[in-house]
Amino acid sequence: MDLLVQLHQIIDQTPNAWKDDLQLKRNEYLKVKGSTDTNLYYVESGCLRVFIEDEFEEHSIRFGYTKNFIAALDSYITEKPSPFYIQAIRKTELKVIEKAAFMNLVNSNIEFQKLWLQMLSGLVYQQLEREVDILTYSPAERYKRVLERSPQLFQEVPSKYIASYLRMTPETLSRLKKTVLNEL
Amino acid sequence: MDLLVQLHQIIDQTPNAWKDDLQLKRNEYLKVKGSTDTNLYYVESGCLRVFIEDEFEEHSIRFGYTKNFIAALDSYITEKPSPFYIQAIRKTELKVIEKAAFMNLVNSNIEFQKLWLQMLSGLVYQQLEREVDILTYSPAERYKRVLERSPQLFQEVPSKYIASYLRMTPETLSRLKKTVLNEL
DNA sequence: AAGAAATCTTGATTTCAATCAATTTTTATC
DNA sequence: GATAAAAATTGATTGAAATCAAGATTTCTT
Repeated sequence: MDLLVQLHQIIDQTPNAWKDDLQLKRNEYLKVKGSTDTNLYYVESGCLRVFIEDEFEEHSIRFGYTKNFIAALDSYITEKPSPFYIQAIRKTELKVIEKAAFMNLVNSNIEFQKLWLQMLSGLVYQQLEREVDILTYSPAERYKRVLERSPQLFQEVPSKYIASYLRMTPETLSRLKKTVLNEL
Repeated sequence: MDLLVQLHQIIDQTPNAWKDDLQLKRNEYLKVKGSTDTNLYYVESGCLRVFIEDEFEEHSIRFGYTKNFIAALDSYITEKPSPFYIQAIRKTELKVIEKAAFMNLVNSNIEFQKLWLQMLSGLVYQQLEREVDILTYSPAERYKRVLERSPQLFQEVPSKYIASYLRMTPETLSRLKKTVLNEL
């Protein structure tokens, strides 16, 4: 069975593990820069984005899709303030579990611990893939790869955020869409 | 005490945990693309680089310094062939532990397990930092950041590999060195 | 449903880093 | 230590994506 489904089930079966339910409106912030957030969020419905801003613009780092977990990973790991924002892309429902509660589960439940180790390894692997993508491929290739691997992205997320995730301007992405279409 | 030191000590104290000692000459390969390698390596002395190649060039992903662990992380995690190379930058001595032996330790020693979880979290955090670096900063800023955070890099690693790690050509890095010097 | 606002697309121009090319410096090898 | 080979630097030119600018389309809001 799917890793995420199993993690979610075990938390569900543990009384008081979920701390909270949250409803976010479109564009509402779950976290802003400078705050410490050691919660882990489960996206019941909707979609979120994690981003960081510099002097000039925003850089989308990761998206939180329905039925997935999302967190401000740096803050979750270090338990310190972090520069990330988390924002709802549209109306979103979340369940919240605190790091402490999550870690209690990890330490008390061998099965859960294995799942958590798998999830962490998976994260490292994903990050490595993303690093290679950003380093190795041209904008056109990055676009094609994400189109293949995460077609849902284009359903759920506005182009401007996708462009930022792919490290290019919306104009460049727009042009790529056209040229890649013509190649088919 | 330092995480890596602790991990190393526990392995050292476990009979037959280390599978092997290896000596690599300058430019010798520890792993080439297409191979599966689920070993974890401890760098006794010397320095290694992990890289991936595309049609045109090589892209340095990570360096293995003295007294650190290094692995072909994707292959280690998936236990499948991976596109990465690992190469000695200069004469290097390694100790080898197999994934199975390492995981036995993780599963039999609570203390070790905690350290491993910490190390995995640390990896996720590092990868995230690197992602932000690559996405957010200009070549000049990327150079300055790595100069601040890993000055040892410039002692241990030839410029051409650093350039590739920083996602720029050796020419660009060379020019940056001069301009950044002039700013001081 | 109408109007406003945001987003996306398309075109023209600019810019920064890559490429190409030559020289100097460093490192390796005999 | 001399010679060869590799790496680093420096300069000139090119090119791909960013920026600037305008219009078209989509989507929010009332």
